[in-house]
Amino acid sequence: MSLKKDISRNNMSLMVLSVLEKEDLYGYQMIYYLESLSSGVFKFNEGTLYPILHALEKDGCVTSYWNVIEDSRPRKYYHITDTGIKLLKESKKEWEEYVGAVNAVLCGGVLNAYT
Amino acid sequence: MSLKKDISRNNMSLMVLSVLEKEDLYGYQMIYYLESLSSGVFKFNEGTLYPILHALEKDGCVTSYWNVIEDSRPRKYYHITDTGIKLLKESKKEWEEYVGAVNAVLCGGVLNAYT
DNA sequence: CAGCGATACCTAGACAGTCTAGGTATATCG
DNA sequence: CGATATACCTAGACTGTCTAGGTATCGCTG
Repeated sequence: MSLKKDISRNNMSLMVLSVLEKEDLYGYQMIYYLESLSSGVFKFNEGTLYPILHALEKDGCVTSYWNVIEDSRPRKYYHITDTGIKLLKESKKEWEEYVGAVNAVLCGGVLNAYT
Repeated sequence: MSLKKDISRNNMSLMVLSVLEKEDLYGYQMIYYLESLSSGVFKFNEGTLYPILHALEKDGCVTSYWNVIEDSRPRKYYHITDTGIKLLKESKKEWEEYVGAVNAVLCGGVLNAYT
């Protein structure tokens, strides 16, 4: 394949950043939101999400903080950084370019002679 | 992630079947077409394409035949089967569903309260 | 108040699709 | 004749996601 950076294989990060752009969320909540926003098409599981959050944090795209409310389980909230917002914008653009390209192939105009 | 069958990670097959729907092609030609149709966004390489073609053949989605023209290199053409056309249709539908879901997340409406 | 299910976090290892980097062989052009 | 482009192929690496496990707390029910 080889887009500059294959967006089709990096979609979870994109979607995670996208929901975090609106508000700080904790892991379990993101899973719920992503499933809800996609009308149940996506069914993310924790084993996928947490490593991604940790990677995003390591890359400086998000920061995290524990929100401890008494009489409640502590929750680890994630907050998107400027770096993360920048990455999100770039990724969105790449996603659109990618979708456009796939659709161009699928709808496929006339094939120019090759040989 | 987990769509029924994660289309985002199976796009090459989809696109290969798509170009084959129009006419029989040989491997090298597909690479050219896919790059051309996508306006250069995709840059498939042979190492990816050939295994996919072999897999599609094994699954009965395409058949192949050598086209030997004198004074020319023999070329292995691929022809899409009814099974392949059926798979293509299903995959296209899944692709559309997938794109719709990602876009829904990216454009993201209001998040319903969770907690 | 003991037990259990839901919530909430985490990780190691498996799996699958793609890429890298190699290989072979023939046609064409300088 | 040698170099380059065409045309096919494969083994092994890489990477993103999934599976399947783990821990701990909260709230409900018997």
